[in-house]
Amino acid sequence: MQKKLTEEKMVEILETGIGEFAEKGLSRANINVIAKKAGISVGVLYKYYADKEAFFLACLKRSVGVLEAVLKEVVESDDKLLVRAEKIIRAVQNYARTHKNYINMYNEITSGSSSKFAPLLAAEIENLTARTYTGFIAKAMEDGDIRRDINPRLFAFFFDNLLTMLQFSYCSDYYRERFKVFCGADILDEDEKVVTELLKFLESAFTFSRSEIVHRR
Amino acid sequence: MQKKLTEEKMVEILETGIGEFAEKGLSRANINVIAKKAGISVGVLYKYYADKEAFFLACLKRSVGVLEAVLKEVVESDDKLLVRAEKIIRAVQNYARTHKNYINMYNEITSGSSSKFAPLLAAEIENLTARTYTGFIAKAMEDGDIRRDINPRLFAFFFDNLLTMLQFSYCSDYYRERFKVFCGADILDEDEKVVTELLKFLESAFTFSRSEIVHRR
Amino acid sequence: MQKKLTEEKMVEILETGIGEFAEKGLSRANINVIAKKAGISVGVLYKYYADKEAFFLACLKRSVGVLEAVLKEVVESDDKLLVRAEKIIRAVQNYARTHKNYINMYNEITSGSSSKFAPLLAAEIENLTARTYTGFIAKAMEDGDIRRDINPRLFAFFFDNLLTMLQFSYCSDYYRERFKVFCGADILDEDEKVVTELLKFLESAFTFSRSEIVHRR
Amino acid sequence: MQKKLTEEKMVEILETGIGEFAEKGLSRANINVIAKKAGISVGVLYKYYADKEAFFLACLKRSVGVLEAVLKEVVESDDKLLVRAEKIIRAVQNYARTHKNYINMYNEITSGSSSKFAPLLAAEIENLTARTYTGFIAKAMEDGDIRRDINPRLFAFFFDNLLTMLQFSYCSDYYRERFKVFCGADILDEDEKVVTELLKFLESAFTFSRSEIVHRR
DNA sequence: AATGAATGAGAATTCATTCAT
DNA sequence: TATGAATGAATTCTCATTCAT
Repeated sequence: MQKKLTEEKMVEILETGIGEFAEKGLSRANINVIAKKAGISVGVLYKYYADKEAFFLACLKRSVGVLEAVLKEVVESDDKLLVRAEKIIRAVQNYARTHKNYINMYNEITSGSSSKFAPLLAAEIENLTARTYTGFIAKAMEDGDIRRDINPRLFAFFFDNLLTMLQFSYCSDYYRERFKVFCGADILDEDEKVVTELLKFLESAFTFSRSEIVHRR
Repeated sequence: MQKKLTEEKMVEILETGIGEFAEKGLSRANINVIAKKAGISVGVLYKYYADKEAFFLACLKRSVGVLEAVLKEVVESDDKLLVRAEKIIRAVQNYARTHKNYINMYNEITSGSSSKFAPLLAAEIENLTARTYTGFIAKAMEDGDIRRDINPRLFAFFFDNLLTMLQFSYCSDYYRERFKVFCGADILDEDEKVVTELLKFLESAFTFSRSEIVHRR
Repeated sequence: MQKKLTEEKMVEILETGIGEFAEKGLSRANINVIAKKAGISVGVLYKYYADKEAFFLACLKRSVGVLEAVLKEVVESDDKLLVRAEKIIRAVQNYARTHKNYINMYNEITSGSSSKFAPLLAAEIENLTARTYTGFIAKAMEDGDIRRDINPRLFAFFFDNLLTMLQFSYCSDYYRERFKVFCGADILDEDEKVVTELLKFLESAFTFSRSEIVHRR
Repeated sequence: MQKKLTEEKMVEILETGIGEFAEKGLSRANINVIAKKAGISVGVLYKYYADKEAFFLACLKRSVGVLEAVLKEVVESDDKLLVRAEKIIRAVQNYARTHKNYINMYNEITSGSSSKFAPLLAAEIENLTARTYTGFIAKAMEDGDIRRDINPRLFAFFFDNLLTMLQFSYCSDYYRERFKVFCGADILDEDEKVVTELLKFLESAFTFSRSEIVHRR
């Protein structure tokens, strides 16, 4: 018997859930095991969450929430695009190192297995990022820091894609290995190199001669 | 009783498996259901594959194999980098439309839940792509089509990341929704726009003034 | 749902298991059937016992435990060897009548099919009996009740063999029939006769002339 | 495709079956595995034997048949009881060493698991032995080699019990261990000692003073 | 309100038996 | 006639969920 669950206890429960879901995925994670690890009875868990799925979503919300908080902080400066980009990349590296579970949790819902609530979540989760990045890029276009013939939403999308994959590349077993296959066995210890090269990629991915570009169409 | 399984039947079984695994993931997919859908008995399935996991891997191998074949075809030309990039992007769009399951299957293993064989698979699956892209970029550097102060392996990595996310964005429920959030509700019908903008992004992601770049370090 | 399993319920479960295992053997006995017969769900069974094998061993331990308790009681007297032997024989007859399942359970592990844990169990189960009987016989040798040129351990072994087979002869379907083949259709109702003859056998199995024995070596 | 099964092939099949049944028991032995090991198709097996059970019985018959043949040979001499006993004991030791499978096969049916046909088999299998031993003992009584106040059938029974347990003690995993527990770790290599002591046991198991015996009743 | 034991439907896997070739 | 691939019922074991205490 325990008194009403404290705020901290709730957090502990969610963190335990995140750990299990990140490691095993939704279906292989075990509610009874989570409850035991969190030091509560399954009963309470079911008092607060209707079923496994609801609990999973709560865990997901928490991990995404923390992620957004981190992003927001980085974003609130008023730097030039490239400086912002660098800050974000470093934040992503740092976050990936410290919050592996959160990222794997996020990765988990993107796979087909959780398709049921995936679409609804996407809107909720991605909106802030999409808006933020698109805003940055639009601003940079206005400021003349960036060419004007582009679609800021798509550029924001590509930018976020690069960051998303970078996160996964530090966290998921598969993507970590893939990272090494592409960039060498030591890449996971060469954060600075990754920052530098990704910034170069963003600066001018493939620097084609203007003429060539004109020709192309 | 039925006659010996034909080659086509074997393929049908794998395709059924790919469909189920892509939709439900490894743990939620049901072997008995797969067998029923494929019109065979569980028995045969276990005659050909030691267990669920082995069958899953066989399905995965098949989907990856087809994917590689598509890539190889695109790659065998001797175009300039940008032309190649365009061909690949279009191939990816096309492939994503016709082989949703294969891509979702691939997405499934990248999530933490299948971590057991993920590391081994990464090496097997990504090697060809990694080498191919890295080769392209190195060649382009030699040819003077691209700036020379970059790391071709990392550039290949970023390039493949963009393509990977693009694939997912056409196939997974979650990523499709995210795609729309970022790029507008109609984006899934605007393939040409996606090609154009991604090529622009690759050409010069963020065209910073040279001076700014010089300043940065 | 039911209340927590009582001590008696636990015993009932074990007894049900013993019944099934005794009748069908380890592999043919069905866990679901046992659970149903015991009036519990499979779930509880698996809560208390890791798997079928573990449950089987628990059943075995129980039946052996009860058997040992019976033996211990008989053995605590301080009679002459023959008197003890008689008491033990009668106890065996009595026990076989009331605990058929326990004996068949024991018989089950001695067959090759359960070989996996058989060796470990043998040490655990037989030690007490072996020591007890060997002690008896050694004591009788000291007391001059028995010839001194024998090996007490082997004599204890032969003695226990006779008792073991006697038990089986009252319990197992096969051995019961064999008993009748050897000793007549009514032998199962002639306990007194069995006691008398077995005691005679022990007294002097084949009374060879001394001279003959001397000759033999 | 093969021509009609030869006599040798039939024997090979049975021997393979005996090996598997001896090792795994009736229910855990696998017909498909047996067929493969014997180098035939399951089809033929089912051509010759109605079902698994029928095949099991055929295997059993064969192993018992061989056993009887061995016994018969030993028995056909016209020695004194004790000499015969010694010959039989040695034959049993020898047979146990060379035909472990046959004995374990026999042991298998005596456990409750095969109860269905056990009773019928007992009559068939044990009759010869029972008669033979009983005959011996009756003869020895007539000849005055043995006391006259005994029941020859029961004595034959006890004698066979000792031999049966001796066989098991060389063959079954469990009984082998039990043998060591009773008689020491090296007992399996001390055949001569076993012969000697068992003969002593038969000669005069517990040599009680006549007076004591008289008193007892 | 909290507990956690009990529930039992559900899923993976095995293997005796059939029967088209 | 022999083959051995296919069948699918049966069995073990898991775990989300319930509810008596």
